[in-house]
Amino acid sequence: MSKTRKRPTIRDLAEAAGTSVSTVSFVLNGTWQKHRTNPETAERVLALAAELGYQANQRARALRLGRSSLAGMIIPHHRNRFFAGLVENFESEARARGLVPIVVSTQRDPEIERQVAARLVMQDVELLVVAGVENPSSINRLCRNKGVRCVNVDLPGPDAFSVVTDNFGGARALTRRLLEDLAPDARAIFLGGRESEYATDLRIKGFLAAMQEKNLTAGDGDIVRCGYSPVAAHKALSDLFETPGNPPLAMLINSITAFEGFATFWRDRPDLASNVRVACFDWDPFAACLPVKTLMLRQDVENLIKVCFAWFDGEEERAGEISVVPPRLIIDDPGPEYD
Amino acid sequence: MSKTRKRPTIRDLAEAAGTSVSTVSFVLNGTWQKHRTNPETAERVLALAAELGYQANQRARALRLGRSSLAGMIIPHHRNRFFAGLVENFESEARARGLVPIVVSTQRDPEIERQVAARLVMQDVELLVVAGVENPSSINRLCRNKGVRCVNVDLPGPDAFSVVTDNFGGARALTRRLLEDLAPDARAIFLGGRESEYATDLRIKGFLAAMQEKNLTAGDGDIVRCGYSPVAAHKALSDLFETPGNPPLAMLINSITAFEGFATFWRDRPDLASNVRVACFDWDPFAACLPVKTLMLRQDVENLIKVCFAWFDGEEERAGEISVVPPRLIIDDPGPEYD
DNA sequence: CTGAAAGCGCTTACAG
DNA sequence: CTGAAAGCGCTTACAG
Repeated sequence: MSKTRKRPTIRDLAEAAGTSVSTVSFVLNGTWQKHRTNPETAERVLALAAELGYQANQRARALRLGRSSLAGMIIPHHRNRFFAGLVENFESEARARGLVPIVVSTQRDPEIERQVAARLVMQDVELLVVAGVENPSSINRLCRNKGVRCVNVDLPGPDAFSVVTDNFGGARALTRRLLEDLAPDARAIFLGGRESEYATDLRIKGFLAAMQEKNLTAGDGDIVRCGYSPVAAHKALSDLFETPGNPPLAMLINSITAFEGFATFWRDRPDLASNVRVACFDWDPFAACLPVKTLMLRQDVENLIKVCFAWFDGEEERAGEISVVPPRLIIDDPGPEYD
Repeated sequence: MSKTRKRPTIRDLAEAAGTSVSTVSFVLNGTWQKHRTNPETAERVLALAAELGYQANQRARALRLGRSSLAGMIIPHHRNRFFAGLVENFESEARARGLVPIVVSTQRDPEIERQVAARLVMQDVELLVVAGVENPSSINRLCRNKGVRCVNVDLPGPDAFSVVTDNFGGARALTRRLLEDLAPDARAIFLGGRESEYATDLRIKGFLAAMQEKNLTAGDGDIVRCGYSPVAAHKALSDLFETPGNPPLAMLINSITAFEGFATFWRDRPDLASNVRVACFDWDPFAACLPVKTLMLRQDVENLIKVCFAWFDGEEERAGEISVVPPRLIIDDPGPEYD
């Protein structure tokens, strides 16, 4: 068992086939017809390549050709269906173009974001999709300096093309449904997200717009930007519901992670949480099974990624432009069939 | 705005610094002391590198050095916490070693598995972690031929080192708890997984061992290998509970995706499903919030990956060896704090 | 202390 | 129709 026997190179093939490196290269790249190579030679080379299990060294090829065949993606983490969906679609689109997908997560740590972006750029990825980072602009600019094509998902900036979910429209549609049969003076709140965040800001605007339509106004403390963590959301809910007074009867929850906080709160205090109507700007199959009236929204990950690659396939820069993709409301969707 | 200006090379640096390519290389690699380079020169080079934003071309470096700085991982998909956890730990261990992580999913499609493995090998990944494929051996052998170090997760084979969860022990522990207060003649079933699958087989053995301890036996139709899809599990449950006779009072569910089928069944037919006790060989935060008495098990993704890298760091082959990592039972675990 | 040179494995313009 | 040669951007043994 010759362990780790050295891989055959193009030179080995040439020697074995009794021809030149150039000719082998032509054959392997399918350009031999153009070079009027003897078909017999071509056949011999191909057979030998198969026999020896020849695989071209991608780094040598990339070095010579000046491209890497790598496509990078940056996400905060893998723990929810939104990012999982983005990743899976990214992978398949990249593969369809002969690119190897490299997906890295940052845990929303700006330091890791920086480091990871630099590393992907060092690898000369031919495309970088950026989703859910602190500040896309610094990454966008890094890419521009190094000649890497970069696109932002759901987080626009002036320095790159961006594709976003219709956050305003989605939140408004969710809120409309949420308020449909509610008493006219019922309290409704918005929960989750951080200060001055693009998507959150728009979702709040959509929430308020739908409130407006019903002549409702959001009071102090009705917009609860408690962050994304389940624990923080749980705590915010404890505060809201355990304080005597006017508990909310409806809420729009800003993300599936914040919704997780609601789920644990509901489990712990069904007495307090069972009467509230809930809508969530995201979808999860288990969350959809909780016995609380929950309206969910599924971002259209497939189209989000499709638009990224359409931009990539076209050669235009379009920095600062934003392409908006509508999300879908989930009422009782069984979800796709999979393993 | 000079778009895509060519990146500076080591030669550019050498010219700008008025020194040779060799010296620049020494300086950049921190080996200049060893070569007794003039400290002033070193400083000049470093300053220039920073100023020009020099980044070494990783492909050239890799070609010369014969290594890629890439670490690959193959998983079926990203849609549950088990794989998400494996991925996140893989990424951070890889990063800690200066490797760029490349994670690709296959949707459990053998054709994609083959293609993806071949591509990673072509990229000369220095390590390949294989989790949840149809047949690891063909990938293991491919890697061995090409000199790529390859390790299997939860799916052992004779052709590589493997690290697995204690499937037998975990299933037995879950089943023991499941049966604790159950009537002596109650029916308990096992749900999910496929025929002749390593992990499933062991979990069934664990299930049966715990049954044995209580002098219970599993009858025909009590081991339901309906696959992993939520829809299939849902259907299997319909058949089980809607058939008149002896509905199960307890079940061990083989994976979180099959559990998803239980969740939807429970939502649709709470009358039938609410009395059953459930344990699941996997964990999900929302699933843990369902108002059904559910006992969950969390595989120790952190240690699973740690063992992979420990093997990688050591240089031994250890083909065919199996390292067993115990899982943890989740009774009421809030999970880690995160965004 | 410094630099010229070989070579990693490819691709392709160029000369025959 | 075929092959020798240059060159992609690095690293490092070697000669001075």
